[in-house]
Amino acid sequence: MKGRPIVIPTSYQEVFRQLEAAILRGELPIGEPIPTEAALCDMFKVKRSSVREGIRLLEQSGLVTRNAARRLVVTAPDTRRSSENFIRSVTLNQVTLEELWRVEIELETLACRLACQNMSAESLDRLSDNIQQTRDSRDDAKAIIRIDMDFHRLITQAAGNKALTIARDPLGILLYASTDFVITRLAQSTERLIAAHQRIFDALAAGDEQTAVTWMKKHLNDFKRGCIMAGADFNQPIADFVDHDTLAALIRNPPNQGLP
Amino acid sequence: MKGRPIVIPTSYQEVFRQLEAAILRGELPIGEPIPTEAALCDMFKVKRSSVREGIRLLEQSGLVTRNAARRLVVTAPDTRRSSENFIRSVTLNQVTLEELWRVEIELETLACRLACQNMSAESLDRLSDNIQQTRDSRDDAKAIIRIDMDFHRLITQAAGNKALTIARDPLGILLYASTDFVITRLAQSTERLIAAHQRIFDALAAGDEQTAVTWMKKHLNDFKRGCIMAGADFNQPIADFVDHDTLAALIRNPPNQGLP
DNA sequence: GTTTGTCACTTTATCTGACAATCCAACATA
DNA sequence: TATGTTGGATTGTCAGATAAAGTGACAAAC
Repeated sequence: MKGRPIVIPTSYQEVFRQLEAAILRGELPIGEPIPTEAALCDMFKVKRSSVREGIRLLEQSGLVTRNAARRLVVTAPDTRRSSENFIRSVTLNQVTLEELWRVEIELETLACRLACQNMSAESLDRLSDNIQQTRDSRDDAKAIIRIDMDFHRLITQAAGNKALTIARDPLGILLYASTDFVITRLAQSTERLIAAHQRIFDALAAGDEQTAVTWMKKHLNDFKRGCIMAGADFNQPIADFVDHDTLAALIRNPPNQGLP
Repeated sequence: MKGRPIVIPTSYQEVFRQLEAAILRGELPIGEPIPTEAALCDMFKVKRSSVREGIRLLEQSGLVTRNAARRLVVTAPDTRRSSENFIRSVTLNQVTLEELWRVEIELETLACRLACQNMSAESLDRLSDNIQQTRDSRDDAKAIIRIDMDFHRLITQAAGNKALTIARDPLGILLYASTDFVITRLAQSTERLIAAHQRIFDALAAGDEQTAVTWMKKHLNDFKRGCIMAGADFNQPIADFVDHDTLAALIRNPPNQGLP
């Protein structure tokens, strides 16, 4: 015979499970505070410590965030949350820059194609702004990296596919964060970067998928070449490039708002 | 001026932060139990309730799992963890089947191409086994869905890109889980499914990227067509297709082992 | 020699009760 | 109107206690 492992959930896990289910079912609507700890004690007939530990699970899962008043309000987990998770997995599973980069290319080219079809005036404006910012920050290497990261995120958003946004955002954050060390080298190719962005923008504005994709690929290849010329080994695990604190800061304070 | 919001972390959040950092730095090695609650109280000079709430955050983040002895041992978060997260985001952000499917195509075709280059004898064996299983289960619609899901996961694993595995797994789970309702309809096209799998397998074995990709796309288009013929509206949010309990079950009990 | 029962020990899960800190909202004051 | 002030609600942390469950070692039984 074949026995499944016996798992007996604890009280706090049950508290979490029930609250999670209620949120996903829409019973506790987004934006509303969850019941107070005392109320939850009543509902579940457990003591406050169990309720609190259950709530901590909710908190970490990103389904609730803190109010000004400390009350926990129901929230749709934003891409930041996925990013944290993705980053942990990637770090501990020794994913290499090459692997990450390979997937990123795929998602970015998809974003280009979709963006060509769905480009809105507003998205165009934002992209245009972004390129202008890049020009203005020509000499600030640190800023360039951030604005570049933003450029790619804007394209993904312009694609108008929420699944793509959720899936790509963590990659973007991680990829760009890990190029911190290579900033100066990349800075030397700022003009190339601006040129590429401009080409991509023009293609997107014209709805020319093929050109947009081609330039996006060129641009990402440039990025890789820049890293390698700066001495980065693309086959090294990402954890070797980026320190935990940098990542943490990036996650807590992302360049622009993702989903929702 | 521009003021950043002031956030004062609580004790239990600090406990979490420090433990997380220690794990990601490799200071607490994977497989080892974390210190006992009493020891952590000593280390951080806080009371046990704070320690426990901090540990709950760790637990939900997937960095520790339970030992037989209840001790929490350090673990690399597996793809299941990302899946939970992704699924929450997708559910609450009203992502549609169409959106999800579009991204899935992209990642699956990438997987095909990479798998062609990296295909190992072992991966081939597993895929071959899988196709045999499909044949054997011809008449069990429920089983087919699961084995199909497994087929795609095996290809992703064969691609040998860990970033791809981490990124695609949640999509796969969600996509296939939401076709639960459509099982019977899909079952009628089992022969097409088997044929497609066989073609893809042959192409992978021969290292023929183009053919593999072509058939993979056909296969995924078939899948979509099947869903639509069964009455699914691809532009509806995923949450409408799949109930939370089904998803939870799938996550807790995935078809085969992902990363790590 | 292997299996089973038992016991001391460790660790976690939950409870009880309490107090301090913080925030809101309403009111009072200038 | 703008700025203190206050009371009540809620959360954060503490202190201490009991129960349940797992570990490991050793003795007894087969």
